[in-house]
Amino acid sequence: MTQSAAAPRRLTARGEERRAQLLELATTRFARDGYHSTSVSDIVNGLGVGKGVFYWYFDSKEQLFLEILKSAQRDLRRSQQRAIDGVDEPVRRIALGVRAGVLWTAEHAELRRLVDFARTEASFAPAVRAGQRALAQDAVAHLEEAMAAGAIPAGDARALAFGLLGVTTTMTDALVEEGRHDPETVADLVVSFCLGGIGAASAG
Amino acid sequence: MTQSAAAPRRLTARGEERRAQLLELATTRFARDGYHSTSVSDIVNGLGVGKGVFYWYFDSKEQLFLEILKSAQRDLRRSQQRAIDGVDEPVRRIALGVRAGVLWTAEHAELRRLVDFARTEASFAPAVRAGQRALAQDAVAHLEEAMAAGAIPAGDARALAFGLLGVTTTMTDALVEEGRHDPETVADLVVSFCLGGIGAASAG
Amino acid sequence: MTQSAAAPRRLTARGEERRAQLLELATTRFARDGYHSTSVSDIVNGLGVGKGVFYWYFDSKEQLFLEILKSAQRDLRRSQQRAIDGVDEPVRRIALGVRAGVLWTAEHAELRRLVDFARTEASFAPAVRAGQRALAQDAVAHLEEAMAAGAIPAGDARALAFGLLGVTTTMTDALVEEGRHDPETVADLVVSFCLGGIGAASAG
Amino acid sequence: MTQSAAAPRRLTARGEERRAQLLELATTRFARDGYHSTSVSDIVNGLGVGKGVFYWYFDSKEQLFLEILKSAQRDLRRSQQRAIDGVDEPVRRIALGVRAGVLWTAEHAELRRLVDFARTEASFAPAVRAGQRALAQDAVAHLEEAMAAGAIPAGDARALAFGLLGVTTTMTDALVEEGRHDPETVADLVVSFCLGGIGAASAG
DNA sequence: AATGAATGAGGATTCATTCAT
DNA sequence: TATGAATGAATCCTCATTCAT
Repeated sequence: MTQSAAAPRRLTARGEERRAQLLELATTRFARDGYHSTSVSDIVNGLGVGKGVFYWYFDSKEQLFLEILKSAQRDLRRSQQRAIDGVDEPVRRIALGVRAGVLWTAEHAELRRLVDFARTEASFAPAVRAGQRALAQDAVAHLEEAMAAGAIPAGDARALAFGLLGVTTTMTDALVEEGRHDPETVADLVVSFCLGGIGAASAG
Repeated sequence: MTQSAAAPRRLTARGEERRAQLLELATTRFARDGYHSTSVSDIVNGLGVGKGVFYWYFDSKEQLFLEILKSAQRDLRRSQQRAIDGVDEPVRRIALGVRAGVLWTAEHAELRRLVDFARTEASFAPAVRAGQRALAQDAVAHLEEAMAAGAIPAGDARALAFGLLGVTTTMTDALVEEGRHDPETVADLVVSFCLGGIGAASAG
Repeated sequence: MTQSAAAPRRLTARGEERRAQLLELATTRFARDGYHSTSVSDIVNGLGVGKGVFYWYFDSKEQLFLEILKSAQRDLRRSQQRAIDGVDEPVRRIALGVRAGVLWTAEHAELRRLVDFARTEASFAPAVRAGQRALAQDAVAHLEEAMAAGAIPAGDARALAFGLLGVTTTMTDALVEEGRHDPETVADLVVSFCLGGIGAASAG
Repeated sequence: MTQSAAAPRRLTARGEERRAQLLELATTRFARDGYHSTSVSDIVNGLGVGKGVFYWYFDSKEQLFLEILKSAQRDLRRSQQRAIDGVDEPVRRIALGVRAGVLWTAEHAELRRLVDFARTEASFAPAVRAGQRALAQDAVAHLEEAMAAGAIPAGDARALAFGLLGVTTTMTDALVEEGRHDPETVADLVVSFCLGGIGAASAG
């Protein structure tokens, strides 16, 4: 009756395009109006297509959201990995990772909004947590390496990792939203805050 | 027909109690299931009362939520102000304020969830931002005083303030949720991270 | 969120009446147009009430159907039990039970239609089978008693019971539908067919 | 645009095969999940072909169902005619016809299910009735011949015919479904029940 | 103050059918 | 012959809110 979740439909070029359009418009709308306030009708109407189109490409509104969510998390993580690729020194990797995080967040404020929302719904929260854990895990690796090398004081790497995540997103959100700082300046601020933080906190 | 918002109904003692029950149950449910997934029916059924009761005490579901939201923000702010009351040194005020923030957040994880959600809905976002600004403003005062006194390097106080907010909430959320640290330990960590952060970042 | 199935709503007199109206109209329409071809809208429109009314009284269209189904089966069974109450001789009980079955079926042709349909949907089939088994079980008791008393030849009582059920419903349906025979005449025919059948078949 | 119903498309060998596949899969699914719960998509997906294929071979889902229905009824009738071919004695023809009916029903439980359903939908009911009448008509001929020959007591042949139909299908359904009897045994039971029935009932 | 009942717009989803390629 | 894409009416159901009692 229902399609098996395991077999994503094979799409033509035109199909891929439609799918991408839907994905993009949905992301925009979800971020602007909220998930619940954006109806499937809003999305298809915004594209000027029939309602069935939505369900040709996605199993449900929920699944679509999950897909956006996961791809956002994946994208952020990738851009951080790209930023630190080939860098040897762990503290520099941390700094570059944080910077990449700030820039990504600044550029994708809408996606940040989505993640915030997702955290508050029972059906999406697990996915958010999984993503956060993955991000934290990356940072933990660098932090532990830095501690082992004596570059920063020993301490609870996992706790620090979550600290990094927090400063990055919240500071970025707040500052960029205010419009008084350009992303690069924000990045500088956040990076030094973070380095100061891990330097001091580990001691605690 | 409808009551003017300015003139809240005068309630008997019993009435106050009912109102408080509704407020409490709604908070719990909103936090557990999400705002949209919690219906007015859920709330009144959970209390075993008729549907009319809800509308006797509140104008609408939205107004109720707003009330919860504002009172949560007010409560956090108050507990921070209480914590620093009478403390002269600005850096200590910052430390105590952050600590109070951590403890409050740890104790009211549900309310944190509500604020996260509120930020993502057009109708609630302004209220959230207002609350955040008020909180940041408090911190800005201490930071500027500390800068003036030379206790910390000069810098963008407002930016730092948002940094403090971010570390506090995110680190607390993540660490308390994990259940590996008790709130006091988390507070120690967060405070030293913050102090390290403002020490280093302002320099930038 | 959803109401617990275990707690049927307490209804006022007016409420009971509404519920009964819905039940009756739904039965009629399901029988006349088929379950799938009758929409919830059809039902509430037929009563001139809003759509929510339906869901105030029933959890779903499916549950409503199930309720009709079970009450129909219960009703038939009761009318058979009433018919044989106090009769000592097992063969007479069989005859009277069959007769009662014919008369009930003749009078409730619509419900018969519903049972036929229910048998063809995965979600309803189990309920139908359960009802049929109960009916058959009643007959089995009389048949075995009759066999023990030597009133009819020994044989597979359960098989015969289903035979009785089959003749009763199908013959009645076909004959009453044709309109050439009144129910009493049909009952005579069916009863003697059945008695002849169990007399002969058991021997096999 | 649409084909005239009278001129079925001329198909290639490959075409015939496709059509047969569709017919078979549809039958299986309709019987297993119900007519309404089986979508055209289900059918074409089950065959791994595109949606257009369905409408190349059939005008509509309804027409397809009707075709299955009629061919089922035709098939049963034929197998009964084959069974009695060349038999002179009318009572033996009846017995053999009933037996053939039992065996066919046992072997095609799915089709039986379809007929049951069809009876409950306004759009299919006439077809079902027509088929039943044809079947009954066959039996009536034998019954009247038997009565004329004095082999069974005179009576309402048409009524008896419907009785035969009823016992056959219902007893078979119930017994075969239970799995306690093989079709041949069931056939013996049903045949003697029927003969007993017509012997006794006609007298009434 | 409180209740059960009612409203009805709105939401997600399904599905028979059509069509361009 | 066949495909993937598209249509859009129709379906079941939810829910904030109102109202008579």
